[in-house]
Amino acid sequence: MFYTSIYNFKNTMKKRVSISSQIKEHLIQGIRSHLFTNGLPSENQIAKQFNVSRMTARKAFSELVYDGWVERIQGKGTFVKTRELSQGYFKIQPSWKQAKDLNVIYTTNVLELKTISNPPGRITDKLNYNQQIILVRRLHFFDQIPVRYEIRYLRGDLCGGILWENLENNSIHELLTQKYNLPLSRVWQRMTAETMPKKIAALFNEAAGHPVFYVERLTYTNKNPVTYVQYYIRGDLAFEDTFSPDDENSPNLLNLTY
Amino acid sequence: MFYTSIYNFKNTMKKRVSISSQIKEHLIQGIRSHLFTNGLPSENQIAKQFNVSRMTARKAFSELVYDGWVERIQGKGTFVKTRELSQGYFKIQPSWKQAKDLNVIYTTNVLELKTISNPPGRITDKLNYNQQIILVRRLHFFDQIPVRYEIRYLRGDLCGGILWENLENNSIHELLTQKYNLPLSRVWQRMTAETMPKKIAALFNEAAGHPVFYVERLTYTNKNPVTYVQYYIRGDLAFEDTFSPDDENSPNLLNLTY
DNA sequence: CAGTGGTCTAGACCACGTC
DNA sequence: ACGTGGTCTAGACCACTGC
Repeated sequence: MFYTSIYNFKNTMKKRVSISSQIKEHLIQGIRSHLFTNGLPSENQIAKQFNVSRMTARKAFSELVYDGWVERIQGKGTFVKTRELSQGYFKIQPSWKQAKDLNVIYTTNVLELKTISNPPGRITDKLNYNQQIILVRRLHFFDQIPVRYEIRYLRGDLCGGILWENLENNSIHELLTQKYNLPLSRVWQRMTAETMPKKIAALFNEAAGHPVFYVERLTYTNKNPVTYVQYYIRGDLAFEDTFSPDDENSPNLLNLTY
Repeated sequence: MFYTSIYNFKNTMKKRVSISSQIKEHLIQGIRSHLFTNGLPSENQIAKQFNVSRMTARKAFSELVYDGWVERIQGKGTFVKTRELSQGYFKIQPSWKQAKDLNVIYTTNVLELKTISNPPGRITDKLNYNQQIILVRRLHFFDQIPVRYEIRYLRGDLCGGILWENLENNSIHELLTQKYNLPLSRVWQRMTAETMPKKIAALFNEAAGHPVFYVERLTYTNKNPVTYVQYYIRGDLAFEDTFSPDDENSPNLLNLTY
């Protein structure tokens, strides 16, 4: 019964469909239809029902877990995930990537690159370190227009070599993760909308009071903070995104909301 | 050799570690050490090397794929994923959820709820529909302070019943997905930083010129637009997030950047 | 205790890419 | 033809839950 109906249906499409993904679709139907409110059938039940081995049924369940539909509880069963927490994601891309997407020419200007002798307390607190701290100030341009101003502090003990790198043509992210062997393990970040103070506005060739995104980010490797960065991003440089299920880099649609 | 060394190491930790996840860790080490630049060993090779069945080795590979480390190409092999596209995500949560996180009291005020006779062209274009369009204007409060102003247009043909719902105590997202059976299938959204025009500022009890986040979002079910919403969010109501590997709702860390 | 999910085995056949 | 990943089988033992 199952095979014929689903199989015929699926065969009208070009792509060959595996049994496990047919089972997955079947289960999603059930979830959508508000069945399974007391839990999904067990893996063994589904295996028998569709006359497949348990590993095949289990694969369907696993994908439901990865896609965020259900959660498994050992010894109890598999249950529909209720969390409608749901949110819309905005991604802050590196400037060069955003430039590529917008098809504009990307350039960077290093305004300052030096070791700080007496770093302010709020920085040493954030980096949990109060000796050699490196300061980098860069201005990023799209088609010669300044769009992002970056103030970055780095822990000199972890990546002091940054002082001798060319930071106009190299990504700091890539240098840290690859050359300095500092895998990124945690991120804290925060964004507010602000109006430009005079000094910042001057860099952007705008009058004070223009809107900007203000982003702070603290990034860790193995629980050690490595770099703290502040971004001022033109308010009219929009964050724009589309999320659809076919889009492989999309966050899970179940996490989004109307 | 592998067993003893890794096993002893892992045994110092409390959690029991499966063979496949040991293999996974081993492969991650290799990736981090810049081996595998010409591709990972094949699943069969790894299975032999660790004296396990191919399914076990394959499970380790699968998790690397899910975690974004590698990609598999049928007939060719498994390769380290180069895309350093990487970005930081900000999530726009529904107001009630954000209030819960901040531990403040959340209330909503419906300022307007009606069918529009002659909707503006930019709205009908977005919703791809020019007849009965429903307008909802709401103001969301945290501890009696207005924090988010929402202007929403909905397609009356798909969810006309919204007109008779209590929108001060119900989530529009939940109504649409559950009661009106409109599963969310696609999202387009865009955010800029703006300064408040006079009318908006009045709602927030601020002077014009204060910074706000301005968000537009168009949401679809099955390629049909369902609702278009504009949000004005106080600029000082920060978007703040922490991402770490242990955090189950986090986006993949490989998608983040220094 | 029975039933659940978590892991693993030792095979098998298929689709795809390379030579 | 050969090696790769993609799928699947028919078992097995384990850890956990609930009765």
